[in-house]
Amino acid sequence: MVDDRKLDVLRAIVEDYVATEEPVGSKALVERHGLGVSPATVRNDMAVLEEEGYIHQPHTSAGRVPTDKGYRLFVDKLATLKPMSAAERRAIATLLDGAVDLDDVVQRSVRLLSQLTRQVAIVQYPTLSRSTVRHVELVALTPTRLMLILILSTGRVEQRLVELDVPMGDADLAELRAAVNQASAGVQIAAAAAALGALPDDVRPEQAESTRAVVTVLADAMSDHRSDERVAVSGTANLARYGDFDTAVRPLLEALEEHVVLLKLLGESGADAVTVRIGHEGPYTELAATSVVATGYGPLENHLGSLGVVGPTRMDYPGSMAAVRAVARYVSRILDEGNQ
Amino acid sequence: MVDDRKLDVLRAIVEDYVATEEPVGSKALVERHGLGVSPATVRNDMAVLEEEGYIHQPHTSAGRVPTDKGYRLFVDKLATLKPMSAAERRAIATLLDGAVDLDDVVQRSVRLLSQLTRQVAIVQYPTLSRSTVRHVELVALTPTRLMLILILSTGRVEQRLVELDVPMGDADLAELRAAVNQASAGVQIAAAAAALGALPDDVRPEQAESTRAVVTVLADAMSDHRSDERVAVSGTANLARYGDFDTAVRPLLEALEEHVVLLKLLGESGADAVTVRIGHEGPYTELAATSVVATGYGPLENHLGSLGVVGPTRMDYPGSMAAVRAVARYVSRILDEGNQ
DNA sequence: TTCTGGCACTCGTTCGGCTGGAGTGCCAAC
DNA sequence: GTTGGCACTCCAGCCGAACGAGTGCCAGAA
Repeated sequence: MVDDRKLDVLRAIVEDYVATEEPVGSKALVERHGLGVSPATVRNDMAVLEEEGYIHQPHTSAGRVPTDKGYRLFVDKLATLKPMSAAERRAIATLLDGAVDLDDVVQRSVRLLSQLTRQVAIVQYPTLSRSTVRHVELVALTPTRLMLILILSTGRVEQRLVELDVPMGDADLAELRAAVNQASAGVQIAAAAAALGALPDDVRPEQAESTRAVVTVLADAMSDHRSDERVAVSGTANLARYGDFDTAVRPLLEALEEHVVLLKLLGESGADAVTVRIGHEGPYTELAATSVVATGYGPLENHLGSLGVVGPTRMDYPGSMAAVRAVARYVSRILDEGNQ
Repeated sequence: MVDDRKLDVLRAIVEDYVATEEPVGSKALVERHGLGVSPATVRNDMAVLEEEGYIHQPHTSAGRVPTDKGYRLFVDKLATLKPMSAAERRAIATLLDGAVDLDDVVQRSVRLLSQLTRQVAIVQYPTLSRSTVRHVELVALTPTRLMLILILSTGRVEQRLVELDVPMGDADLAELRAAVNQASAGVQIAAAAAALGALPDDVRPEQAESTRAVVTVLADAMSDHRSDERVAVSGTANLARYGDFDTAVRPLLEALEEHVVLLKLLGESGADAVTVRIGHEGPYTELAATSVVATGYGPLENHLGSLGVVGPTRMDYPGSMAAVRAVARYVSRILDEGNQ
């Protein structure tokens, strides 16, 4: 049976272990936290907690270390998010408000998050797939060479070059531009790509070929999900604080190189819930020693991407969760403003 | 006096030490390389090399380790670049040819370079300051809201939003677009920013205010050297191979977070020469244990940026130099093609 | 029933001393 | 100038003892 005091003991063990990185014993525990009972009592509680699988003893005469299951209970029942200090809130606001474009928002966020948590931070670039087309611009660099510029509702801009077989005059270009925007502006990109397909049939035959070329490239750019896989990473130097190089740091460093892996780690976090994945709960056995604290961002009904921090299971969960949530909220707000 | 055989001995020491990470003794040396002399002779040579400061003995009864000065001599006199294998050349070509835009070129390059050298690779994004304006596009999102799109010769695209106090009609917009392009197309961005300043005086008074707003933002975007400081980094996981965490890995990880530091490390490498900076030769005392192999890229007369690898002084210089040079050449060629 | 103090026990860590071996410097001989 | 021999140095690794933090259990108190 796990009563309130045992939970207190678990909380104390987690907090101490996170702070010191050393197994914590009964005596040190009652000294550092005012538990109001004797070490012997705590020992009894510890024996029960160990039996239940929440803590673990590296060897017979050592203190206790939380297990993944112990961290899980800690996070679910015990962790009250540390509120951000006023100074931290101000720092977040001023830093992110200074961003000039989308890339800048992402880069500032990831940096900020790693500094706040002193962990490795990851921010996924806003996904294209749920955004709508704001505008398509066609620029004639030469009569047979067009630059296509695709502006999306998230603020992302994609550009592509198209070579035409037949030169295109200004009037034709204006007509094509109007037609393309007519078909796609305000539409989600997947639908827009489809809608564009019908265009070449509606224009004069002599321009059909050029239109087809333009439409093909545009549709390609719209269904190009490369940027869905883009992530920004910051704070790798924070890994240096952790001992245990081979089991904890090296696999994580390797994972950080693989953006696909990172995206899977971030997972499909709900927009308003901070999810915590502890050690073996994650999809990669090599990362059994690392935890992920993540959440989605974007307007409530429209999940644009995820952000979070990764670190050893032995991490400051309340602090990380609070920081992740705070940054996600600010990012959502800023993206929403830029989009109104 | 340092004769040919002593240079051979130095070369052998460097090669063995790089391969094994352990001080190398006289006996192992003659066995592994066919030096054709006895260990005693090698010992005599080593004594001289040590006196001259090219190698160093960690303690009395240990083998020898090259000093920074030793590596320097090795690089200057002894290192013949390892030619890239045909397979490697092909890999470079196919990988980089598949890039769809500028960001993609940079990201593929940095990844490639880190894989080729198994080191940490750094690629600076092409600097804006030497590029010219290819085209400026103005898009009316609403009558009082313009999106400015600045297309540069390197393929970089910058976008900015401008709010107008007075609505602008299509005709006025076309006129402004023409005027802006007239003033800036083909001109280096610094000069273009200056040229734009005179524009508001030349338009009808009722549009002067809007023109001023547009011009201000454009000039700002042109003189915004943020992207000059952007770098891509890849291969940090390769650091895991090195022991010596505190002296070598940690400071480097920290430096990798600071892009300004990285740029200083890459330095102003000439476009056609691979420069090598060994240990203490660099500007940062904390990075005394790391070396940098870098070069510039871009068309011959026009240095666009630098790329290179960083790693411990104990690195494979010939291999790294060859890879850096090869990648820089391919990148230059690709940027040149996209620009013709 | 629950908590507490006491006590014997376990076991990892630390430290000193020892040894083996790799490597050196020097010297005499070739 | 090169070589083989030899005495010397000193690090790395191993072993055993002492140490101490921490435990489990038990009998007695609340």
